[in-house]
Formats: sequence, structure tokens, C-alpha cells
Amino acid sequence: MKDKKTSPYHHGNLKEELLQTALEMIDKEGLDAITLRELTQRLGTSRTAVYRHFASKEALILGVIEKGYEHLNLLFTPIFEDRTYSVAERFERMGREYLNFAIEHPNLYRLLFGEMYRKEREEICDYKDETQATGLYALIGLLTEAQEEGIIAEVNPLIQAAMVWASIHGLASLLIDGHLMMSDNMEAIYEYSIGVLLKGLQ
Amino acid sequence: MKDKKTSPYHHGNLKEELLQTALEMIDKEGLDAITLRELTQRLGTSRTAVYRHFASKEALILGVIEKGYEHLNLLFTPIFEDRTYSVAERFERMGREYLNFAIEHPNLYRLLFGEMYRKEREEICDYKDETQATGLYALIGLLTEAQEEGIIAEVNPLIQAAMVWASIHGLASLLIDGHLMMSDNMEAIYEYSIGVLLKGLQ
DNA sequence: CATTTAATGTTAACATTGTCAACATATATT
DNA sequence: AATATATGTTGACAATGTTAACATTAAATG
Repeated sequence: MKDKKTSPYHHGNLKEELLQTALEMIDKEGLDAITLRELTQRLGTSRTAVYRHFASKEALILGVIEKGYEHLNLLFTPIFEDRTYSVAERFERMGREYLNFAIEHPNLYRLLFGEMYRKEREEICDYKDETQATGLYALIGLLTEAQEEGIIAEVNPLIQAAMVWASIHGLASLLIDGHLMMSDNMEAIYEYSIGVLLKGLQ
Repeated sequence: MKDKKTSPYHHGNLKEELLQTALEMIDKEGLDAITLRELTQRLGTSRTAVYRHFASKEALILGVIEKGYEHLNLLFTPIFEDRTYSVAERFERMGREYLNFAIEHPNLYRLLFGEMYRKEREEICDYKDETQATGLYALIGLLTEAQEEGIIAEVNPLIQAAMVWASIHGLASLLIDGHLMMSDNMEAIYEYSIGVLLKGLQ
């Protein structure tokens, strides 16, 4: 019963491992593939062990979302702030990185930027949190920089950021959800989009 | 048993009413709110009557999607083709109508343009179908017209259409999924976006 | 019209899943 | 050492999609 080598009664780090494994499962197999039974089985615990660390399955997923945001923040912010590149170059690079993430991790992308738990998400992360964590904050900074350099028009950067984010998010969404049947033209569409944006923002 | 007034054994038009009621339920209460039991109960039949008309719940939803596309086509195409307005005006009007639909019917919008049944959807409606039904076809036509009038640059209109659609779709998605916390600035963002697009496309 | 066949609808049952209550065991506290 | 708290387990339940077996109506066929 107390065979410590194979399965100690207390797992030790279950909460963190639940989050981590859930994130990996969602990433690889999609949100629908996650069942508490499957998840806990992979960690060698019983089905209901989850409820000692999370109020519900939903609460667990919300934890995964929070973790995902932190991950994204670490991924994107350095690109935005790398001053070895010009503003325009950073603009182009950030869009590419953002799209790459969406394409390589469509399930995670949908979880973070889709409707999932929209209502409940608002409680754990308000506007400022998400803005900061998803790089929208950094985007606003970049656009402000661009305004100072005279590259783009001096308009409320919040509105500019929303417009730019929407464009790239729309492209990512249509792509990973299978509505743009021109994945081969992907690169052409992206470059054209960045061009249209930079020109239109002037 | 054969009280025709209250409940005839054969419903008569069950398939169509299933689609219609399912569409209304999805529209008002969201996709998750649909259960076969609830749906059939509203129509006064037993839970499994669905299976005489659809292979599965998924097949039913795919039918709803098809119905939704047809509906959208009827809604959008006239706007695209109303030549009493200039090309630029039509461009602006179509975007507004598109956004309005998304905001007024977020659940339907997500169903039609989200990931739902992405794989299976490809079987019932290939590129041409969706392109035509969602107005992308009309958008391409409008952009071609704009090119002929010299309003925008002569670039592959397919790529232009993808870029424009992505921008508006991104705006709609971020809005209805609660990621843009500036619904009050909505109108400003939209007008600015159209401006950026028209300028950038030149 | 009578009979057969196909279409449509119903009931009973099952597997899966999230969740809760009651119980068990390990760790922390006093 | 004794108690309390945290953590994990087992058994059960309700909801849901689905299937099989049966019932009833409409259509087809002679």
C-alpha cells in the first residue's frame, strides 16, 4: 500500500503537474480531448484528486489559461523590445512570431484568444492583465515609438493597436480554423498584410 | 393514441423543424446549451427521433451550419451588389453589416466562422461553397471593381480579400469573445480600421 | 382494396463524463 | 503523542449521446 517507489499516497506536486499536463494535452490533442479521468490517469492518481486543488474542471482550465498567458508574455515581449531592430522590423517580426505561435499551437491559441470561459475569465484577469500578458501592451508601446519616429500617424495608439491586433488575429484565426484555403499563399498574404497595415497607418 | 390534434405519431416536418429550432437555440443560448433531449422536447418528440433524420448530433449541427451560410448569403450579397452606392461606400457598408451580424448573433457567428467541426465541415462545403456563401466571393468582386476604378492597387484580389476579411473577422472575433475591452470605442475603431484598409490597399 | 415495404417515432438500456459524499492516509501543528 | 489539516480514494449519481429492439404510420405494389 505504501510502496513509495511506485506510488506514494501523496503525489507531492500534483497541482502544478495537473496544470502542466493539462496544458500539454490541450496543446497536442485539443480541449475536447481532456477528461479528468484521462488527465489524472496519466499522473497516476484517481479521478477526483483534482478537486483537492481546483474547484472544478473549469477552474483547472482557467489555471491553464493563466499559465498560457505568462508563457506568451515571455515569448513575445523580448521581440517587441529588441532595439537592435528598427521599429518597422520589430513590427514585422512580432506579427510573424504571433502567427507562428497560432499555427504551431492552434489549440492553445484558441484557448487563449477564443471565447472559452469568456465570462469566468474576466474574473481572473481583467483588461490590464490580459493586455500586458498577451503583448498588446508592448504593441501599444511599439506603435507609440513609431509615432514618435514619424513612421505612422499620431492617432490614439490604443485604437491603432486594436486595429493591428485584430488584423493579425483574424488572419491567424481564419488560418487555423480552416477558412482560408490558401495556406500555400500564407507567406504572400502575411507580407501583403503587413505592407497594407504600415501604409494605412501612415 | 392517434389524437391528431395534440400529437400525431408522425410529426410531418421534423427534419426542417429540427434544423430551425436548433439554429434558434444556438443563436439565443449558445452551442453548449443544445442537448438532443432539450431540442426534441421543445418539438414534442422523443429524444431519439433525431436519428431518423441525422446520423448524429454532429450531422445535425453541420446542417445548421449549412443553413446559416445560406442565410448569410442572402443577407450580404445584396449589399455588395447595390450599385446605387459607390465602391468605397459599399466597402464600408459591408463591413458594418458583417460586424453587426457578429455582434447581434455571436453564437451563430462563432459556429459559422469558428473551428467547430472544422474537419467535417470540409466534407460538406468545399472552398468554393464557403467562399460563395459567406460573401468572400462578393468581396473579391467588389475589390476587383475597386481596382478597375483605380481606387486600390492592382494586386491579386484573392490576397486582398483575405487580408480585408481577416481584419474585419479579427475585429468581430475579439469583440464578441471579450478580448477588446473598448466596446464603447467600437465605432471609432471600426471607422479607423476601414480608413486604414482603404489607404493601405492603395 | 389488401398486403407488403419503407419511413418515422418510441422505449429501454449503455458508456462516458463531471461531480459530490463518505472514507482513508499522510503531513503539519500543538 | 495527539489532534487537526491537507491530500487522495472509492462509490455513487445525473446528464448526455448513442444504439438496439419494438411500434406506428405512410407509401408502394399487386
